[in-house]
Amino acid sequence: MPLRFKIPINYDLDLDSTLDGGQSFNWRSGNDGVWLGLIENLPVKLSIDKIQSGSVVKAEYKLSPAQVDLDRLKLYLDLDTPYEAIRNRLNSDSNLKSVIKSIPKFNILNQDPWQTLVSFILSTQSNIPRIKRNLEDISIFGKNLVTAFGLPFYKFPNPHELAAMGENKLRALGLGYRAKNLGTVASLISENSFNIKIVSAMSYDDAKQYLMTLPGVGPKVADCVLAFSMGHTSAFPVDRWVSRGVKRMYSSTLKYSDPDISNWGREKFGDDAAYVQQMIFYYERWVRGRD
DNA sequence: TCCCAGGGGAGTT
DNA sequence: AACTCCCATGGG
Repeated sequence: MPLRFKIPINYDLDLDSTLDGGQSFNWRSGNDGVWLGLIENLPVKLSIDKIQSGSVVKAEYKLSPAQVDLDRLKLYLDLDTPYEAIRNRLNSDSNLKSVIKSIPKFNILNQDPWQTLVSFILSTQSNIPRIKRNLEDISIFGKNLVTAFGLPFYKFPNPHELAAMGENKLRALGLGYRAKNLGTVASLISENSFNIKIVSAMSYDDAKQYLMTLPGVGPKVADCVLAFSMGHTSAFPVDRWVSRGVKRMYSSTLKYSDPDISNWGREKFGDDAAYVQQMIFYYERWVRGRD
């Protein structure tokens, strides 16, 4: 018995760029703007209807009502944040105004911290198709299969399960040098040497410092985890695309290091920093493309 | 073949 | 603090 929800919101929301725009790597698109994935390990089918006053988010589960956490779905998609007000605010910046005009209207996700940490540990010196494949291979190797909508879904391994795979198996899956960091991080968390459950409640500075004690987690990976799974919208993750975009739009002559640009973004945009960062990333990566 | 990919970390100056 | 180099690997 399918369980269907319709959630109206008073702004436009584009699912393609939200679920497949570099924040998340585990959604697959079906036909007609339909997306299939797991939220809290529950298979769900998502789509959007445009209406006069904004959008209607449609979600379908193959579950009993007791199993579904509608609030978690709304938090995952960040539906209660006033995105129209954010965009209006940022339009006062002439650089951002032209960016906003040419990119889809996406939200910033609140994903599972553990899965997001793994995703961005795997992202270093990699590319989005490969990150997706690595995560899928890890999930398939975990062998925790559920079937919904006539399709297989592999639940993401928990820290204990991932630690049990071991560095050698992870390396055999094609993770490269990242296998060592990931294996170590999984072990640290599964044996309670690192408590990822408390990070969400920490301040930005404390959480970032704590995350960066993990191998394979530097300032950029930590900022992505903070922004895309812990609601720290004051984070400003800087990769080569964001670095390139900021330099091009705001200071073509001066040269800044990545940490300099991250601090600049945090000071300039405050609690809008993560939104701005993702806008610049999306624009630079997919609209403007390579030089 | 060379270059790049949502970087991090160790070593050197 | 800033600057190299290397870490594996697949794809263009």
